[in-house]
Amino acid sequence: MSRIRNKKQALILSAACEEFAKQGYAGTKIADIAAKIELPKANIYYYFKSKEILYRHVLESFIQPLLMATQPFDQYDHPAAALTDFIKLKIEISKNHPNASKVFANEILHGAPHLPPDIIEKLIQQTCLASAKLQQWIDKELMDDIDPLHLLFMLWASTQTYADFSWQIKLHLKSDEMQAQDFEVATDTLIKIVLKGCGISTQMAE
Amino acid sequence: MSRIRNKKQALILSAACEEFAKQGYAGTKIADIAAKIELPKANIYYYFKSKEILYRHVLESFIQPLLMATQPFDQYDHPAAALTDFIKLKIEISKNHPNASKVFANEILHGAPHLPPDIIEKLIQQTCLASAKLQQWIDKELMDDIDPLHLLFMLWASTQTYADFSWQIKLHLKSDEMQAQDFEVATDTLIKIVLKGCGISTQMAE
DNA sequence: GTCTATACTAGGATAGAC
DNA sequence: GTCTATCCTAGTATAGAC
Repeated sequence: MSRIRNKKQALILSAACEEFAKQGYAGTKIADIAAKIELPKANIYYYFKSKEILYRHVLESFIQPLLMATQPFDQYDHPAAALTDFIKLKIEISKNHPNASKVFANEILHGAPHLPPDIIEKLIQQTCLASAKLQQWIDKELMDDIDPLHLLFMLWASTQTYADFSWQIKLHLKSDEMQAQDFEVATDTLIKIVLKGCGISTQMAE
Repeated sequence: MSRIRNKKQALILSAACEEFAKQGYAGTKIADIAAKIELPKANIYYYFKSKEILYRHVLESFIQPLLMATQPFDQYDHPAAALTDFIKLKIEISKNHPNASKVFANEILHGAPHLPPDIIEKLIQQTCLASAKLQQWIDKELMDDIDPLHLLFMLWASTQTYADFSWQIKLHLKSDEMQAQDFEVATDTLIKIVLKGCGISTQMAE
């Protein structure tokens, strides 16, 4: 297991991620990936047995960041801190992993045909924990009586949209690339609406 | 232009919409569409000159509902009524046109490679009108000073998610199909968060 | 350990039979 | 106006040369 092997695998994975994000699974050709990093097509098959396996690697590389994002729900005992950090983290992910996010979105959009069952299980668990925590806060009257799952759906959608539908975002912001400032405004706007909208006091001690 | 022709075209379009939604553009084979409606493969080519043209028809069939959804911004002079109706309309679209919505989402996800320029132009115009109206309401202090574009991004994302990422929604709601009641809860939750979150009074006359 | 040549199949599209 | 047979390109994958 040479260092060259690891390096080339990483290179292929990175190119594959970009291509799968741009074209989708079916739309991506191994030749496209090979061309992008100036490698012979057959070389890809030398490092990854099949297109399917290469795709799975790309897909799974996004799971860790995704699961990490729910940490604030464990970490904090107040919805203000938890939701603020969760939104920040999720928009950071959209900013830093736009391609992996698109690959994942594409996967979900088509009914998750390539997503391994153990990952699905983990996602369900994380969601249960987060929604249970929200329900606790509702019971303690730290926030309004909002359906926790639908709140989560809203948060996922509004944060991921900055990666997944960036074409549309850029179109309306009239810029070729989203700037750091755009992400800041997105984050601040969302935090503001969500906290106030859920009746969450930003004073930690009441 | 026989009635039979129109009927068959409609049948093909409907099957194509489902397939394109499920598999994406590249992932859909003409044979799949043909098989679904028990028509010989070549027959599809008799009614639609190419896969590309068939896809464009599916895509464009969704533009009208999409543009209609912004009507509340023209129709009402108060953000409470406009945003309430807008959210209702958008979630209705997710409920009634889940497949077309997915096809459109897929298109945007991949940078809109098949979306005709005149449609892009129309979408920009609608967005400008809606965000201008929001800005007016902000200036009149009918709502908080929220960035209008980012508010729109949030609204699009959180309403479309019920069509585009329905796999995920169903997974967490633990049901095979979303029920009418789920859409109602989604609508009510979102309206509640957005109106309160934007500081919009639900009393029309203040 | 890396690249070339090539096998094999799928799928878009068409020509022409009926 | 509808279906069959077929062409042809493109794309996954492999066997084997170097």
